[in-house]
Amino acid sequence: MATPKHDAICEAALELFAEHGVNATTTREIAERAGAAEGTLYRHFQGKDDLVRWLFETSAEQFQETLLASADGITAPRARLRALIRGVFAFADDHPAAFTYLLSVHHTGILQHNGNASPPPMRTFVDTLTDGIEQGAFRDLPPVLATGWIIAMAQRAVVFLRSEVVEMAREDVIRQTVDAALRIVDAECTL
Amino acid sequence: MATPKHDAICEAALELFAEHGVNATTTREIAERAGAAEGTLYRHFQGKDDLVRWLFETSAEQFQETLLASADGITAPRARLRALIRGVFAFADDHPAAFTYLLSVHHTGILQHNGNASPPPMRTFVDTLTDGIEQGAFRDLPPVLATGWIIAMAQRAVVFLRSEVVEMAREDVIRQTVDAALRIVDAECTL
Amino acid sequence: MATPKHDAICEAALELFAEHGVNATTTREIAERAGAAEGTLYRHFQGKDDLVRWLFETSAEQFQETLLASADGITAPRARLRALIRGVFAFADDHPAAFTYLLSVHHTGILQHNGNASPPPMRTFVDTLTDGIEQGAFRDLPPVLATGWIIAMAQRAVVFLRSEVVEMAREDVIRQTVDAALRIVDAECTL
Amino acid sequence: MATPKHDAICEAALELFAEHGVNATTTREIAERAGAAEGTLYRHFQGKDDLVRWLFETSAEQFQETLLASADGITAPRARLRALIRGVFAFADDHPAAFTYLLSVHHTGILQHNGNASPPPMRTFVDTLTDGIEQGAFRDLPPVLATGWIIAMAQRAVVFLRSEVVEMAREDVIRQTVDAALRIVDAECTL
DNA sequence: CATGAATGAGTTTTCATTCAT
DNA sequence: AATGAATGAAAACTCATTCAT
Repeated sequence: MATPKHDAICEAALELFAEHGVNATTTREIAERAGAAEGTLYRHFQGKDDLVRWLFETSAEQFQETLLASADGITAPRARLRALIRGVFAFADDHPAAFTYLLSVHHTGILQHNGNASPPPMRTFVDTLTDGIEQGAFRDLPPVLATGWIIAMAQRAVVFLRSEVVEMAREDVIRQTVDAALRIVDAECTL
Repeated sequence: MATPKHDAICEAALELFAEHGVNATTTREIAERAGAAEGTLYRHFQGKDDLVRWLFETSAEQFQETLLASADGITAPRARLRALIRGVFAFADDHPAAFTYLLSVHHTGILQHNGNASPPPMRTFVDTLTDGIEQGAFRDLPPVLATGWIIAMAQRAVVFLRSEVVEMAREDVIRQTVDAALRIVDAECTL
Repeated sequence: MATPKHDAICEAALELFAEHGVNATTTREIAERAGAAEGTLYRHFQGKDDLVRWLFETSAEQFQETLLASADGITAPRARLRALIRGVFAFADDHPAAFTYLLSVHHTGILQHNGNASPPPMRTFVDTLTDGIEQGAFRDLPPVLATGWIIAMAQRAVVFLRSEVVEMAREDVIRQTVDAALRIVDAECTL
Repeated sequence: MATPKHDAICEAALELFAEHGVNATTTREIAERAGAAEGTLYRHFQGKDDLVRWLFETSAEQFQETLLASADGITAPRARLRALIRGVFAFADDHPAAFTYLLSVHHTGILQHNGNASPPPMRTFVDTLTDGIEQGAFRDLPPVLATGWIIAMAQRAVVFLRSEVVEMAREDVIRQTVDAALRIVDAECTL
């Protein structure tokens, strides 16, 4: 399963999918960048769709792992939420292609989510928010909706960082984003 | 320029692009749904890419118009920001296909934005935020970053509404989203 | 038959056919250059093929007229042949597009010559050569073959003149070509 | 690069291009005659244009080789020129499709010659003529112009032979053409 | 006579996938 | 496992011609 060619193909595909999108990437390009023959892809995956799915699942797992590692041992809702948001930035940093790919694929109809179930990364946020609400740390907001807001904010912040239009320290962007998210949900925060 | 077939093609293309994405939509499908011949598309547009671009620009203009109409005459930063956010929901309601298309295309690499300039809809938010910051109504945040957060939140809220996973009144989702955005930027909101 | 649009279309088509070839010229381009609508072409000609044929015949007639005018009243074979060759250059000068078109079409299979009969311009040369041979002014050569040689030489000389690769006076090129042709056929010319 | 299908496609294309012209030949026809799938053409060439160009260059090289083989070892200008002209006929005989194709493409605008540089076959004639002029064997003519005349004459003679309108022995036509060309350039040929 | 939007058959081109080596 | 030539179905695109105005 973990052949040199296998990994080369995955890496090449992930980069190209992130750069140009899934549909705009040809199997030939993948093979070329991977230094493999066109047919080799089919030794490791049923086809392009299978590769797309596999990369999505793998990336989602990595995302989830990064999140959990980020918030490991932190149980207080506020601190845990802060840690999770920082986890999003950490993942974007460690796996840039996977991060971008995860976003772009989400918008494509390629992957019919296994039912309507939220993917694990979202669940992790939802659970933390639910806990915080129950404990009175967070306001009474629909956890799924609030999770959507926060992840979307973090994604935009990453795009903002990458675009380099504005000169702003990475840590500043992260802190601002974390603070903003907390203001949305924190029960102590009054408007 | 504004022929019946022209409009039919635009409408059909916008719907299909929103439903299945640009790449997954064929010129044949567009023509079929528009009740036109495939060649007709090429009398009005240089090709599929040209159509994609044209629809993007047109949709962006409509978006901008809706925003401006929403906030027309409102100058107080807080009220104006609330109105603009409601404008996003109004646009998603009035032009569902255009709204979805605008999102999906944004993530595709198809459109190389004219430089790095922000599109007009973003500018409108940025200007309002900048005003609010200067007047002390909003806290001192990078306006471009904050705009990104807020638009992303609203988009997610629309997706949330459409997904119908959770039963929640439309107006509630909108109000919650508007409030959440205000908490992010309002100077009075203390944490 | 001779409407302003008619003439504009003919002129535009002749130029474009000469510039890019018949197949590479679209009816739309013709209409555009002629300042007419696409459909107008079909008021005057059955279709593109008809236009091609008509232009060929008209150009061939003009060619023939120029040749006859050039050699008018000259009966001595040598002088008449010289005059006819000069006529080729005169035609190329007066009707550049028609000249080029006549050549290019000849190589295309578009026009199935009416049988194998030589077109009038060739006949004129053939007759002059035949006369000259009978009168002993020219060597005993197959007149059709010799005509082919001479016309081909003149055509190349025109191309040579137009290419402007080498700087050479127009009259010099013509004189050289005429002399060279005479050396081929003249009975007095010994090798 | 030299796959069976590759060669089959080249051969089929060359024949069809010679028979009906480049524009009148479809990729489907080429594939069909070559016994290949249409897509295979695009594994070996970027597109139809690329194929056209490649065949032109290849044919021009073959032409050049035939000419050089014909005149190999012959240095005396008169004898060498005779040999070169016979080389034209030899090429037309050995590679009929390539010969016809070379002519037809030349008149099409498809191939923008690499600058205004003369192709190798012309150069070979030009050099021989230049030598002959310097040695006093040939009269003082512009070598490029004279080359144009001679090649054009030979081409016409080949067309003449192929048309079979007139019954004339192949060798007679060749000898006559060679003699005619010599009369044009030979210094001894007085008029 | 003139127009030009509309047509649709035909053409070129793409690309995921297969298979003999 | 790996290769890469070959495939063919489907896609984008062209353009001579028609026809309602």
